[in-house]
Order: sequence, then structure tokens, then C-alpha cells
Amino acid sequence: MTMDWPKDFKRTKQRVLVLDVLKEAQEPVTAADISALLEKRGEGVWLSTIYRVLDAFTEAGIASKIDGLGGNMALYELYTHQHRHYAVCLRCKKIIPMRSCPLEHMAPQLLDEDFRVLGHKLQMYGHCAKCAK
Amino acid sequence: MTMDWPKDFKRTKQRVLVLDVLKEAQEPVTAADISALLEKRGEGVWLSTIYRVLDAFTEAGIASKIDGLGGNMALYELYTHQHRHYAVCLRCKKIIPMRSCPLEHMAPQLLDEDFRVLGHKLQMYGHCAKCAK
DNA sequence: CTCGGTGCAAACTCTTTGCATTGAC
DNA sequence: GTCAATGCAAAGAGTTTGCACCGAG
Repeated sequence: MTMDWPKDFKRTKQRVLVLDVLKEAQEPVTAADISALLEKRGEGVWLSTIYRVLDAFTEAGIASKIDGLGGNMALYELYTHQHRHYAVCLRCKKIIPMRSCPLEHMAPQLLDEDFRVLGHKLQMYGHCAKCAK
Repeated sequence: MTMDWPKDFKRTKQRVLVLDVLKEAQEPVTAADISALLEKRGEGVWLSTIYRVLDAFTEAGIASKIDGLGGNMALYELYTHQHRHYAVCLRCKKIIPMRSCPLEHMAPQLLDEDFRVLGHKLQMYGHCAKCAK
């Protein structure tokens, strides 16, 4: 709420609501999660709007989109200005953040041809302690 | 064609055709790519069948599925028995394989909690030499 | 006042599912 | 002959788009 708001970025009720949810979330959330949470608070915001808001946030550099993680729904989280990667439990779908990013500094050396690396995504999958038993 | 065929795995015309496409492909392909290629050869195979064949291959350990790469379509490639990761050009969608996998040996150390790592996915994105200009 | 943002419905795309028929073993 | 695999159609899921109205600047 007291977060920097990008200039030329309209501050609407819906955008503030979505941003609040992202700020309170302890882990990446889906558009549907956000919708359900706001619904519960009596603040209905349409899914299409949520998608548009998330797109806008992503483009504005406020949030980042993570997809390809187990499920088929895209996840979003506030952009932390540091890489963040996750492991997912294939059974209970629990999401565990990695403590660091192994290719923070070595990314470009992994490619044979010239390539301007703008970012990367990394996911691990397997079984969490509880589900491995 | 002379590849080992998993036992208890029915060798149908469609499966052989899809396998051929995967073997000839220089990079991961989508189900739609396979469909189009076979169509061009006059060997129509339904998309639903292709998906089922790819699923079967994946389950049998012949192929592996890659999703979350740029586009919204899942990619498939023959399973090479070694990790393979890719960088995608955000402009021309070109796919460049990484020369090695940086977390081959360090994966489990990246998590704070106990987790049985079964696999991981890694993608880089940015601009290729041609598109960076 | 103006123009971008939103509610809502409908479209779209990729993928999955159901069912009768076919074909591999 | 048996049962799994396929052709085909139709449903699903997640996401996007179109358009009239609303509301922030």
C-alpha cells in the first residue's frame, strides 16, 4: 500500500487489491488463487481483470510470472530483484523455495553460441519429506 | 526403427511414425509439429493419438516432455539419458541447447528441507545473436 | 473531459476424454 | 480372440479478447 507505484500506472482499486494479495502471499499464487482470496473478502474481481493486472505488473517489473511448474496454471509472485526458484512435490504439490540460484553467475557459459541472457527459470521436482515415506 | 522397443509396448504404425519424427528432429517438437510433419508425408495421425503416443513414450522413458518454455505448447524430445536444457530467443523463438547441466550434482544442496529430488527443469531466455542486434 | 481500466461474455488454444472400431500380439 | 491403441468428436481448462461502461488523473 505504501509501495512505490510506477509512474504512468493507474492506481485502481483492483490493482491495489491484487498487489495486496501478492504481498501477503508466502508463496507464488495463481490467478485463480487471487480470485478466490478476494472473493472470500467480499471483493470480487473478475478473472480476466486479474490476468490483465498480473500482466501489467509483470510488464512493469513489479511481479514475475512462473510457469511450467507441475500444474498447468501460471504462478505469480512479487518480483524480489533476486532470482527465486522452487522445488515442487509431485505428490502433495508443496512448493519449496531454493536457498540460492546456482546459475546466477555462470549462465552465459552454458551456451555455445552468442546469446544475451535476460533471465532463466529453474524448477526441481520430486517428493517432500512427508511424501517420500 | 532399429531402436529397442520396450517390452509390453505395442508397436503400432502411429507409434513408429511419431518415433521417427522425434529421431529426425534436431530440437524438441510440439505435438502440432509432429502432426504437421506427418500430414506433409501423407501419414495423417490424429492429434489426440499423438498426445497419447507422446504420453506413452514419456511414461516408458523413451521421450521427455518439456513445458514452460516461452510458448504455451509442450515440447517433446527423445530422452537422451542425460539432462538437456535449453535457452529460447524471445524474439525468433530459436531454441539453443545448453552444453551442460549446472546442477547435475548440486541439486539437493539448494534446498533447506529434506526433499528427494527426482528431476529438474532449467530454461534460459533472452536474445540470440541475430536478434540481439 | 479523456482515455485507459474493468465487468462481463464469449472466443481461443492446447490438451484430454469418451466411445465405437481397428489391429497387434 | 482379446484387449489395448486409434480415429474422431466433443468436452475441459486456463487464458485471452471484444466491447460498452466506469472512474482515475
